[in-house]
Amino acid sequence: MTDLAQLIDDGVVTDPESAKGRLLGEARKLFKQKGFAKTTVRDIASEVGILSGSIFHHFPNKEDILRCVMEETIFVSLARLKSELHGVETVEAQIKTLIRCELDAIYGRHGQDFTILVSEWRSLKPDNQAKVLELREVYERLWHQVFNDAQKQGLSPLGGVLLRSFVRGALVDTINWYNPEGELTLEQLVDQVYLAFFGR
Amino acid sequence: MTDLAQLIDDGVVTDPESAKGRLLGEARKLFKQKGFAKTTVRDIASEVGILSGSIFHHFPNKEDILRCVMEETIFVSLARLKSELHGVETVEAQIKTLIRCELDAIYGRHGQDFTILVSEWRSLKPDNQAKVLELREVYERLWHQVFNDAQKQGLSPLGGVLLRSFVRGALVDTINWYNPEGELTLEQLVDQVYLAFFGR
DNA sequence: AAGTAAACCAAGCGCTTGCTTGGTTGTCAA
DNA sequence: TTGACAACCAAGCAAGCGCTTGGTTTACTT
Repeated sequence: MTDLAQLIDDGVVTDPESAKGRLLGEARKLFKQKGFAKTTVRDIASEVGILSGSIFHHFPNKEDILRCVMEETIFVSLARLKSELHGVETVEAQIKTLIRCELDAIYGRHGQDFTILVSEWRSLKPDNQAKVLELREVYERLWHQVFNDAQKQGLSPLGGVLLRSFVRGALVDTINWYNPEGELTLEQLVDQVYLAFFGR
Repeated sequence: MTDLAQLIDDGVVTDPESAKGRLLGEARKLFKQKGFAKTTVRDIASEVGILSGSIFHHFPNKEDILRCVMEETIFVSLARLKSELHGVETVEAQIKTLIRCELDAIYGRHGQDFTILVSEWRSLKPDNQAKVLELREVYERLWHQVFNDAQKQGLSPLGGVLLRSFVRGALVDTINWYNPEGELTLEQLVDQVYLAFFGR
């Protein structure tokens, strides 16, 4: 059983075959394309093939759809990251795994779409931000641990928290210039990011 | 005469004392606070002390306000950067100047507010994006030149364009975690960014 | 066959939005 | 004094928004 299937089974992630799951999927797609504010509940509904009012049978309000999308993104990313990290020994390989997984998430290779977490953060009210943040910090701590090890080994002069902040910014911003179908492959991009921060 | 005053005199930047200039100033403030989509023309108007309809005596539509805000941001940032860069000899000092100026711009120390350029990019339609992009590329080229010099001197293994992309991401993203009133001063942040990418 | 509950429809309410229109005021040059 | 023009007001239109309501369909259980 895959990690994703396990998450669905645990009820942590909504089954994408179900009505609610299909709504989340289309919502995520539209939020990425047009942004949260410019995506209407009518857009989402028509993409799934129901009327706009019917959405509120599944969600209490529009913002809650975004919250669910974000939380599932983190759940899936976290599960995948832990799985990919399993058995990786050297810090260098661990770092590259972290970078690769986050880029995969940013470019939606496994249906997560990390970008929304950053670009639509302000669309959430404080109470929803707090809920999502709690999850995010679990994810961030994984990075901090590996990067702290990297500092101990002299791979970077910076501490884990600060370095993670810089790397996250660099990775998230690739969405504004990097083209996955272009000359630079994603694996080459991983290497370049590693070089930029740890290379010599 | 200061650089800014010169720009106003040249008609490139709108006089902030004028009606149009006050509108741009308040618009910039609100766009930063709440985002473009959630800022209404009524918000902007009431902040200046006029009625919402009167805005359209100065601007053809709402999106054009954003375009003007962005273009002025680049004009001011570019002028300041050139001025600060004047007479700086070593590449290391040039890099730190670039970083410092951009952070200043991000945190609105001179009324520019760089963040809007990134966070509200998608709020512009393609034709307006193209206009702003033309200006931005002048600004970016300054970075590329300095970073290419840095590579030649062995300060980084990466080329100027790619390295600039990573640094921009890292800097812009600071808005999501860095607090200018906190323990880490802005000048210390400059040093840490330098260390992260060029340190050893 | 009857009962139940989830999923959805049909219609529209109440509100906000960007923007328009036609008229009024203030300023300054001729 | 008059004319011209920029700056603004007062009122509101048309469209779109999130969301509600009451009723219908569908699937499944007993």
